[in-house]
Amino acid sequence: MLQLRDLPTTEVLTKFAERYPDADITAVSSFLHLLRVATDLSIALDACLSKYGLLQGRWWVLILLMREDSRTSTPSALADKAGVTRATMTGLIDGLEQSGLVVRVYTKDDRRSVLISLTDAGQAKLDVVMPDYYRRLRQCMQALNEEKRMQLQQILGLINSGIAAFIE
Amino acid sequence: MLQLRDLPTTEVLTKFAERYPDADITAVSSFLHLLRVATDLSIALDACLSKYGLLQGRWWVLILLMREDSRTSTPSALADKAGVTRATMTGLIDGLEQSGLVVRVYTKDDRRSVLISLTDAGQAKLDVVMPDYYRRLRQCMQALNEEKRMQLQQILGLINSGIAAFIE
DNA sequence: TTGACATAGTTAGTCAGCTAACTATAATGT
DNA sequence: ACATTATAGTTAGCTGACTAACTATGTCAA
Repeated sequence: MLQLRDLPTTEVLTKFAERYPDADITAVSSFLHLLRVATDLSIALDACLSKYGLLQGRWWVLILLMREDSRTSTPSALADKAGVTRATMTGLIDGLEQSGLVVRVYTKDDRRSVLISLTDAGQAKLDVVMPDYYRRLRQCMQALNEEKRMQLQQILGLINSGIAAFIE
Repeated sequence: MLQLRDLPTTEVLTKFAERYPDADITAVSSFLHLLRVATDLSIALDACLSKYGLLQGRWWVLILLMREDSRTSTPSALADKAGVTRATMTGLIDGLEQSGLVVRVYTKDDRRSVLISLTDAGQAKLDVVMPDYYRRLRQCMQALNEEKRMQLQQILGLINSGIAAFIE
C-alpha cells in the first residue's frame, strides 16, 4: 500500500502547487492520510494475526469457510470472495491444509472441482483468534462514537465513488 | 492490503457476534470499509502511474528527490522517507537509473556514501505525471467539501491513536 | 456425436517487498 | 594507534502476490 512515511507538509504541497497548478492541497493531504492510516491498520492487523501463525490471506479463507453453514466451499468461490486469483488460492489452501486447518475433499459430482472444508482444528483456531481480534478492534475504534462512525462511512462512500476518476 | 472483496453484511456480523460476544459490529464495519476504500485507492493510483511506466515505489523516490533544493539525496535517507529498507531502495534506484531518471554520483567526502540525483529526464517525467495525478485526485475528492475533509482528518487521527491497541 | 469452447484447479515463472549476511569505510575509546 | 563498533550500500535468498500456460473435465451446437 502506501510505503511513504514522510508525508508532505503543507509547505511542500504549496511549493509543488506552484509548479503544478492542478494540485488541491487539502485533497492530497486527506488522500495521503487516509492511505497512511489504512496501511498502518493493515500492518497492525498482520502483527496481531502473526501471533497465531496466520497472515491476512489464510485468515480470511478460514473466516469465509466459517460463514458457510456447511463450513465448505470451492477454491474458485473462495478466490472470488477473498479477492485473490485462483492460483494464489491454491497456495493459501496448500498452507492451510498442511497446518491441518482445512481439508480438500474430492467429490464425484464434478470431477474438476474440489471442496474445501474447515476442520475442527480450523474452527478451534478461529475460536482463539477471533475474540482477540474483536477485542483489539473494539478498543482501537472506541474513540469513535456512532455519529463519527456514520460520518466516516458516508465520507468513504463519497471517496469510493470518486475512485473512477483515477481510471478514466 | 485488504484483498477481501466480500465484506461481511450486518447479518453475517450479527451471526459472528453471537459466537464472539466481543464483536463490535459498527467498529468492524467501519474498519473494513476504511481498508477496502484505501486499498482500491491505492490500486487506482498504481493504474494511473503505470501508464507512465512507474509504480508507487519509484514514483515516490522521484518526488522525494524533487522536494530537495539540490534534487539530490542519499539511498539511506530516501529509504527512511519512503518507508522501505535500504535493500529495497537499492533495487528502486537500480530501476530508475536504468531508465535514466536518476544517476548515482560518487563523492569523495564519505566514500561509503553515494548521492542520488534527479536527472533532467526524471524531472521531465514528473512534469508529465504530476499534473495528471493532481487532476485526477482533485476530481476524486471533489465530492468532499472542506468541512468533510476536516472531519475525515479528525476521524483518521482518532483511529490512528487506536492502532496501538492491536500491538499491545 | 464430436469438435469447439468453457470451467476448475494447478504449475511455472515474475515481481516488489522483506531479512540476513557481506564489503568497505568511518568513528571511537582505551 | 589500533581494535572495536557503527554506518552505507549491496547481494542473496525468502515470501506472497501476480500472469500465463497447462491438464482435466464438462457443455453445447452443428
